[in-house]
Amino acid sequence: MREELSGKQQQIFEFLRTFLQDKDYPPSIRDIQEGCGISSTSVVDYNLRKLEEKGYIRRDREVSRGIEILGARRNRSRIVEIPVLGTIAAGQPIPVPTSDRFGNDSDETVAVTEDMVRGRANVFALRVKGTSMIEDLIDDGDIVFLEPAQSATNGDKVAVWLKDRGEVTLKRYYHEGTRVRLQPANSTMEPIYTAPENVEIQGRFISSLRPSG
Amino acid sequence: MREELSGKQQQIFEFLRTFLQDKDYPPSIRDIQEGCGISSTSVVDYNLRKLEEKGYIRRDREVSRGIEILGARRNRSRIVEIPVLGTIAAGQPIPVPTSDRFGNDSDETVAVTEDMVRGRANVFALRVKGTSMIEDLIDDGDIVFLEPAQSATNGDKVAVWLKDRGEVTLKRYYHEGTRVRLQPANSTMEPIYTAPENVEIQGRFISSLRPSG
DNA sequence: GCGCGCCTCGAACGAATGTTCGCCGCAAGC
DNA sequence: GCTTGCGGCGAACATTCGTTCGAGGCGCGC
Repeated sequence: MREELSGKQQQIFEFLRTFLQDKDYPPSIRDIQEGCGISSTSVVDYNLRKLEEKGYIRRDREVSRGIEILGARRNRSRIVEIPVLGTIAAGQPIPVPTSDRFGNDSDETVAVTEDMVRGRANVFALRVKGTSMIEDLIDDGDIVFLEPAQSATNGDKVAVWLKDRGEVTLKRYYHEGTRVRLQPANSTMEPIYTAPENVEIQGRFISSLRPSG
Repeated sequence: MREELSGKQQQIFEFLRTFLQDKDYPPSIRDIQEGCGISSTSVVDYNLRKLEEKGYIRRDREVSRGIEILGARRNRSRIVEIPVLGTIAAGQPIPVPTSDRFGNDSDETVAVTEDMVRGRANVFALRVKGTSMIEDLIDDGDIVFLEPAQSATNGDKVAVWLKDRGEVTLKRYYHEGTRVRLQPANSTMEPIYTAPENVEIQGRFISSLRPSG
């Protein structure tokens, strides 16, 4: 349990939060002073120290505006931006994640909490077209998160590139003897059987997200 | 289309982004200088001006560290924090959204892009227990977003409070003559029939999210 | 009353930070 | 060869910002 805050401390903390929300940088002490109608910077400093003692914020000395809000919200769930590289299961090849190229603003991103992609690196996202994975709770229009992978174990949901068809699709993967079965999670659809040489795994399914319509 | 960036400008812009990601405040000009291995602050300033001209960032003069990244990522999808108020369909009553009480760190939040809850106000979230809505692609452990509502039209997915049982559950709602049918989206489960007076609608389903395991 | 802790005040100081200015190198165009 | 424009350099300079310090108010226990 965290210690109680005095009225002024609560006010300052609240101001901090809304300021951070609006602008994209923290307020200076004098910003806080004005914003909270306090008559001296030292009062702000004093209460900021209190807030730091009590574990509500972290201050970076020798850095102006070096205030971070600790609190549940920011620690428990950091935000990561995942590039949405295209659409899957509609027949087009997907471009590979172009490492770090930026300034290319044609690519969209979605922001999600870190726990959607916990621990993984280079996660990317694709928009799903079609209902072939409906029984795995992946619907048309959903966004799926994938991590780059070259291999899969049986039952994994993977994005695979079918060389002969020149297309990418999201399916469950089963290696069965000399062939590979790509199993849709939709009882009205038939699996695809093909040779292992014909499939190239692009990524492994992590999680999905359904934007509200 | 945005103007091209020189190598140095791209480097600075990239540095800006990663810095913002790590810390919660923007870098100073001297931070950028060091981080990019530039030998003079004026070079940084020069290129920052270029970046601003070209529409990549916005600078707040008379404010140190007053740099905001414009760009697709931040504009297209703002981030909102949704309080997770509890669990649904496990029998407990849910607490109502306690407006703005803060400093109460027992409540968890999830951060999602604005488009998960587009336009709605006072959205809250609940963790789903059970698979009664599996055919609507809502699984055990999912988080559902709801907006406060007192009424529903037939077929809506709503969180309802059953007065006689003293519990809250997530179901599809059908008003049928003198009774209400609460229909699970799971063919192995039976609907609940009850009197309209016995149900109190708590919220209307907006969207769901499945945290990665 | 007196001391003590908690908080506030106002002013100053010094560090951190943003901005300006003169100078230089280089490549393109004349 | 000369000019012009783009980038870069380093050193001031000006401002913003964080911190400190002495002083004082207020409530509480003695």
